[in-house]
Amino acid sequence: MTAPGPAPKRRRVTIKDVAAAANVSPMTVSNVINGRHQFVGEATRKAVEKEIARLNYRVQESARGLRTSYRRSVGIAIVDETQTFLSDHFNAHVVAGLSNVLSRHNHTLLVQGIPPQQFSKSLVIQNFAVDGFCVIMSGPPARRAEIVDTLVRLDQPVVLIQETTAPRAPDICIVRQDDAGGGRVLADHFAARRLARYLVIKPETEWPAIEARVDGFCEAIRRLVPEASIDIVRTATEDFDSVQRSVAAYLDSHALPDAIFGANDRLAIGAMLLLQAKDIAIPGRVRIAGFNGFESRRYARPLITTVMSPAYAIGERAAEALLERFAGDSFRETDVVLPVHLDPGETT
Amino acid sequence: MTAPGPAPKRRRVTIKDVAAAANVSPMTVSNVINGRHQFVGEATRKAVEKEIARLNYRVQESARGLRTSYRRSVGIAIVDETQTFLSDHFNAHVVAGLSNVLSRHNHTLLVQGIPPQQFSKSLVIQNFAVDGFCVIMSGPPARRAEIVDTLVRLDQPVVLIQETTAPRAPDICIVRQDDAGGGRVLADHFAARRLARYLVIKPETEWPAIEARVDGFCEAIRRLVPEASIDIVRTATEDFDSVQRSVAAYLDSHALPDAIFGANDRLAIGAMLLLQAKDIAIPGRVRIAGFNGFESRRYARPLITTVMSPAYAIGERAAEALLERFAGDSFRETDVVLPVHLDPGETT
DNA sequence: CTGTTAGCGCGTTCAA
DNA sequence: TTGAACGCGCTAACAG
Repeated sequence: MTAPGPAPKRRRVTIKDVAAAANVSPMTVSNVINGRHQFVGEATRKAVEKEIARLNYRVQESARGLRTSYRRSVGIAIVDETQTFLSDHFNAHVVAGLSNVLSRHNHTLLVQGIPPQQFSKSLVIQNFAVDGFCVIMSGPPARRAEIVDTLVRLDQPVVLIQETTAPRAPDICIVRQDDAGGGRVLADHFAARRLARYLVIKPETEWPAIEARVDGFCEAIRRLVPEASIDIVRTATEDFDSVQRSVAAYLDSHALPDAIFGANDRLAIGAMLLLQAKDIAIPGRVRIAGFNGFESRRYARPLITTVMSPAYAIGERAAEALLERFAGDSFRETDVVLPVHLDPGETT
Repeated sequence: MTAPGPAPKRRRVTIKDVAAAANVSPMTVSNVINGRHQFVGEATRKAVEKEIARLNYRVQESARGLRTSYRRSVGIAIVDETQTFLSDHFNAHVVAGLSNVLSRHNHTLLVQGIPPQQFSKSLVIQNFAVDGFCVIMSGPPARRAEIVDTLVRLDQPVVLIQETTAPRAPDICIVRQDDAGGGRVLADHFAARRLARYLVIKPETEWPAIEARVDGFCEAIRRLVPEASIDIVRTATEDFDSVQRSVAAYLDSHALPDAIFGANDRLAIGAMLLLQAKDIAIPGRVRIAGFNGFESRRYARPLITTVMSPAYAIGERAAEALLERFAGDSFRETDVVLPVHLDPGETT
């Protein structure tokens, strides 16, 4: 019979326990764990590994982190108004890319979604728990500048996703896609069809990446089709209701355009569904193209022409940049631009 | 001119530095940080807080974690064949719900996607860095059982998402949605329309949640429409090509069913797009319903009837369960089932 | 190749 | 209400 009373508080297995069990010093166990095989004999190594497995030993990251002042971890802060900050496929792909590369290099990823106003008070920022940050910002330029200020004050490596204006700050790296180039590719695609009247749909709130693709598009159209007209419609939010209200209002006072460029697929598809509901043939009467090319695009018919975003690769590159930075003492590149490519659908 | 040589390695500011600057002991700073206001005078508290802000002090989580043996963090392991483990909206919503509740309680979330074979060798599992786990499993029952074994051996609190078979293990809690009930609600919906010939589409690989909704559906149909026939088609993967091949093969040798139930929206929409391409009117000739109700469903027309998944709430509940578990010494509930509800669309 | 010593930054315990 | 001493588990630096 065991004595009554509260269950004994199990102590976790430590490096010392393993050392005792294997009849070696803790240091040797540490050497085995960290793959310093040069310092450990084959036989002792086997013995230690056996004890590690038998005792179910796991490295205590806090102790290791305290000692080495390196936590092998990255935090990703996703600045987003909405609580479902990962429903955006762009964010989801970036996180997946980051996470996978980090895992492969035995680093962990801390994920936190943060409303813009609370950025500086958020946990990942306030406490010291990671070795570097990856940040997906949003909101108007002033808000984004505040965020960058907060980040600079942390004095840790930071990768900014999809920023265009390079902040003049040390230890910051930008990883983004070639949005302007994507806009130009689409302009080429439309211009080859000799279309003259264009409508661009973009969100009210100013996103640097979206500005870039719209600017790239407009400049190229003006260059390629000098006689073209380009109207721009802004939508309050990106949901279908909002898009459709804005486009419907536009159509009330303007003739049907020849082509519509939605600054992302959701905007483009929102417009397409509206036109289809009005029995306007696509691409017969109006051509439509979007931007991003994530999976949900395939749900709408006809398949929309789009520019494919390398979001997953952006996450991978961000992770690689941070890992390199940790290994050295500065980012090797500070502005990484990934190519995009046109994926023609059935709407142009 | 500064002397040449490597930049001096900046030491991070510690609790001691703050204490010195504020002319108090480190203990007092610690009391301020941890909100033990009973032990600190109003004036000293202000002074300390001022120095914390001025010096940009941040708590070193590894030191605190080492001392308290509590890291204030949860790991989510998403077992998935694909590298883009967050493109599934279900996963994305669960992660967001988890993350937000944890943040609100000053806890962090480590995210890792893991291919089924590598589960036990993954970083979050191998190393000791979190206080508990949330796991979204996948794969056949045998593989899932292995994963549960691995988890049990960790001797840490675990929340399993969307499992149906309660593992007889301590310190495990299941959080899931009422899939069987969702299947029944859809059956009611169809049965009220006096439909007799049903086709169910489900993936080849056995997912407990999907089995539950299909079983719930079939049982209810058999009860409500005794003369009904139910055929089942399995698809190798969930992408449109695969779904459409399977359904097309079925239609080659069978008459058109009255109604189709896709075990999730993607399967249902894949089938719908195939029928539409064959000029079969929906819902005129065939009624269709899916399951989940995430955003991309809105891209397909007509809007599909579906059962809404409370995925975000599942993440929230998982976080709450873990936080409660950390505060006490066992899970309060070990099988949490969240309700689902029908969202009628235009396809039934 | 293996062992010893010391200390990373914090919070607990106890004394003042 | 504040301060001093100690140790959490690990690894860098060095000695053997």
